[in-house]
Amino acid sequence: MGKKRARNSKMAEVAERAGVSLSTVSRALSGSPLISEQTCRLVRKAAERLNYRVDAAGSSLRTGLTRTVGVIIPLAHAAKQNLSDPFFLEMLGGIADELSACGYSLLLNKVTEDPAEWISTIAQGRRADGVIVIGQSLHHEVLNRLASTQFPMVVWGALMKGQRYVTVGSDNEDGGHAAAAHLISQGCRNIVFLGDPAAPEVAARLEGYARALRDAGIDREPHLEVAVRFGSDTAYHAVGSLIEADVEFDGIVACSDVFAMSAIRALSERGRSVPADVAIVGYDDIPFAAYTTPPLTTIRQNCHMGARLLVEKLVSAIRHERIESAVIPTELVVRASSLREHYRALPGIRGRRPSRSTAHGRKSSAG
Amino acid sequence: MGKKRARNSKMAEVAERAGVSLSTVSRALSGSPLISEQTCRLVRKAAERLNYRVDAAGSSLRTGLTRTVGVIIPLAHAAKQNLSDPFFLEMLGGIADELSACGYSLLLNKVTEDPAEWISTIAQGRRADGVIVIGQSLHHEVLNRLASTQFPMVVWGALMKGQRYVTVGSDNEDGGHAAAAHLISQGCRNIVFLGDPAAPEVAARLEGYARALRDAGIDREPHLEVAVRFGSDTAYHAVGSLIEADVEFDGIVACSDVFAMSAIRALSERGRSVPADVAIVGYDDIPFAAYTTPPLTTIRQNCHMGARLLVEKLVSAIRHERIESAVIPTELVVRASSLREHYRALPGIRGRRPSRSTAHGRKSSAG
DNA sequence: GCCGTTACTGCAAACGTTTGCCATATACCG
DNA sequence: CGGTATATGGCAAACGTTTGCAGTAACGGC
Repeated sequence: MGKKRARNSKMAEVAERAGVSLSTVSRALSGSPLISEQTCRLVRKAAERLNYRVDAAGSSLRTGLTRTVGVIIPLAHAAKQNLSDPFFLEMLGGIADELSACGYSLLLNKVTEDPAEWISTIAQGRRADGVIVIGQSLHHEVLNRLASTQFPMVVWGALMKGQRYVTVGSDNEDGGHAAAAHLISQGCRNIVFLGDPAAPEVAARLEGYARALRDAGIDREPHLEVAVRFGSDTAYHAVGSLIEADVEFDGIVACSDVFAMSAIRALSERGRSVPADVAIVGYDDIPFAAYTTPPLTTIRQNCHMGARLLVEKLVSAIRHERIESAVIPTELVVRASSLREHYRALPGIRGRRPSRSTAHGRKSSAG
Repeated sequence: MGKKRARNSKMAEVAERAGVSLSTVSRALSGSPLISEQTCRLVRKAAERLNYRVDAAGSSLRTGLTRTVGVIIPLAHAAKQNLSDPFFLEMLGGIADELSACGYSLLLNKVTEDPAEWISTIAQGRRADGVIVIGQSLHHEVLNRLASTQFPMVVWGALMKGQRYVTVGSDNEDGGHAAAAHLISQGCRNIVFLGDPAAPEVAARLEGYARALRDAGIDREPHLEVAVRFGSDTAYHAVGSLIEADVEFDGIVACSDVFAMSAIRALSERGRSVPADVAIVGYDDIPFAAYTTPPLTTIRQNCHMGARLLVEKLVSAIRHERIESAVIPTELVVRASSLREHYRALPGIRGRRPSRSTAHGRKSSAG
């Protein structure tokens, strides 16, 4: 029979094949309750046989939804910093999993410039139904301004006073405190803080660090607080400089495990032993942290939970539900890099003679 | 004047604002030569003032193009293996950069199941103009079948006989050869190969390894070729098992730096020294490779060039140009983990006493 | 001053879906 | 057996863009 071939979309083909109308196909495939179970099966079968998938553009145009979420990774404006920190990548992987579990696709944007520009492009161009920003980094102001656009957005980062966007993040203040307190309990008195407090996450950790010192009656020493930027190998050089400048220190709170690893390298190349001479606590608990020499004591961020919450909240926001920021607790994971007392006795940590300092020389500096 | 408000899209608003017709706006924004410079500027200014971006769905529906590329990371079907290997991630970062340089967005798909399903979804659903598959892994057959769909696709991986899809990859055979030959030149005779040759990339490296042995007149020993899968910590356990089974070996060719690091850990926990007892060569040259203890000798894959070629070729394919596979040379990067003779003399590598074996005991096994 | 040419601009159709509303078929009740 | 309620399917409009074609203004040449 002379079917109207005007509608010559592939969906029409499916309809013909199934012997039903085009609208029935649409409803059947989207699981509308208007369509009987039987018809639905029929349509699905026809669609499968033709290897048919609903055209994203058409659907998106009509419904105004993309079933896609933009993930924005703002890189420190520094040059060609590659997706460098494994922590971000674990987070990215987690987000990818959670999104696909919710039926969303992931539009990845690695952004070196102003993220506002990108979010605008995504939002105005309707490329995604919402965005997740991994790391507020130095963009707090921009994000705050963006919040007023009402475009669904969730940010991985620190909770800040007067912020108008929603964040999910770990308890940075507490993490910083735990790291410093742990080192103090190991007998450290001169503790370096490695991280750039221009980033809110880091600022909070620095506060926690300061609180721990205060609690222990230790004075903050500005020259021990080193503003290390992400990227390249600044942490390595920063620690090297400290040593060369004969600054006395016996502990390091590093704001990422990567920083901690750089610090270890800088120290051991100059004959300082970790943890005998300098105890170190990292941050994140990236997969490698357990496998460095010595294994890294670190503040674990619950990446999996973070990813789940980010996605959950964003999806809620897309559904026009009201959402609120969340703070995830951190956890101190003690490995060898901070254990000054027992490091020789522990199983699984062998070799590496304590260098110059004596075996009990852990209080060689300070105090 | 009673403008027809039938067309009430945002683009119409821009048109009104600029005092021109809707089609002129479209042309101006897409840089059509039909529009005068002056009008073009006018339109752009109006668009900017209204913070207007072309709607992706509408544009895509009309043109059939998405300006988006799907990137598929097939994970070994193993369970929840997270985006684990830094090498893949560096590659991903590189691809992201190259794509955005070409004006393409990146749709990320982390896939645990059959990638064919996903590619179908992307292709049939018109979600992207083409796909890049990172790592053919165990999916050679599937990819081959997909090639016939003519959907633009480029795969990072090994060149295989009779393959119908296009790959970009490094010279795995040569890399495997270089690794093994280097170890042989260091006096190794019993060289373990760590990697699952079910993956074509690995199979080629194994061939190169075998050729190096042959050239040196060494027989292949099947029990030294250990099929280690990616994910979890199989490499660590595999090496542990070898030691416990009293298998004699003095070198390891690992198919990734992560494997190599696991191997080092397994060895040193059991009192074997690297490189004195066992020399190790990794693969990839991930950023961490230089910073392990000892620093890793490895086969560098030129990730940056790989990303560039993948994107270049895919974009060509999208333009219906004919494309061909490419092979990128690898490079042996010698660090300490393989230097049995000189390891004590080298700067920057200190401490770690050679364990039981004598300092010159590198020929302790085999004959 | 009129016509031919050039250089823009505007109209309207089409891309593939979804969905409100109406039409039809079926079943059930009286 | 007729009428009504119910369940299901179909029609057509609308989403925002691009682009072939046609129309118009400007301009110069004769």
